Amino acid sequence: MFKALGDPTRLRIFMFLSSCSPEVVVGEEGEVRPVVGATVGDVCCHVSGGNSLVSFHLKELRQAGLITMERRGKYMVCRIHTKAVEELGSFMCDPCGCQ
Amino acid sequence: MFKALGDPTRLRIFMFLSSCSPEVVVGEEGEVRPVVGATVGDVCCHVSGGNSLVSFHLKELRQAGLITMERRGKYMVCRIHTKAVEELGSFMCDPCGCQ
DNA sequence: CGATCATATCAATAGTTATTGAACTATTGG
DNA sequence: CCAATAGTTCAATAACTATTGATATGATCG
Repeated sequence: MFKALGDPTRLRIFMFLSSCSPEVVVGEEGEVRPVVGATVGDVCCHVSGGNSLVSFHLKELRQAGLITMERRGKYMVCRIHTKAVEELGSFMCDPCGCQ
Repeated sequence: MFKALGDPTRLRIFMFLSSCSPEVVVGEEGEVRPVVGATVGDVCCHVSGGNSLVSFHLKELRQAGLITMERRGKYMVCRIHTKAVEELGSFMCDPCGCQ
């Protein structure tokens, strides 16, 4: 995860997606589902470089577990993987795991 | 910082130093000072590769602001830079800065 | 079906980074 | 001052990664 966020382009993408993924919504039946997200095209607009570059970086972020992607018709919707982010956050609170 | 922690060797060093830097102590006059730390040699014992490699990675961690180093006689004492770690932690709580 | 839009993959390349061993600097103790 | 110990810097190399443009796949719409 650190490696994935270590690249400036990916960090930008990650931060952009964070602003597009304001958590999840708890539905009537108590089911949890994500609200919004950004398409690959949306991400492209916030990053210099072509779609192939963005696609490459999205794959890296996905493989690191930091984001998820889901097909919605002809679009791919990208979202922050909240759980992974929380994991990272708690790691920073206890980096050596000895506490 | 992410880039610095993205390397496995550096992450090991960082985690090791975390286990050696259990916060600071508040002295009798209310002054805050660090307690322990590890020498470069100590770090070498926990990482495969020679001292030159360790020195290289320590420099990277230092330049990223993640650790501090201080001469103590003929030793260099390395410590986690707590403030930077907190910064990272709070970044993870609000990655887009929009909250 | 064929055209078009959205995204992914591929191959080539340039740039960066980690690792190694050797040479160098700094500090202490005799 | 000399020798020994602790770290750092340097040069060479190998491995990896980001970026680019071209090509391919996948989905929708007329």
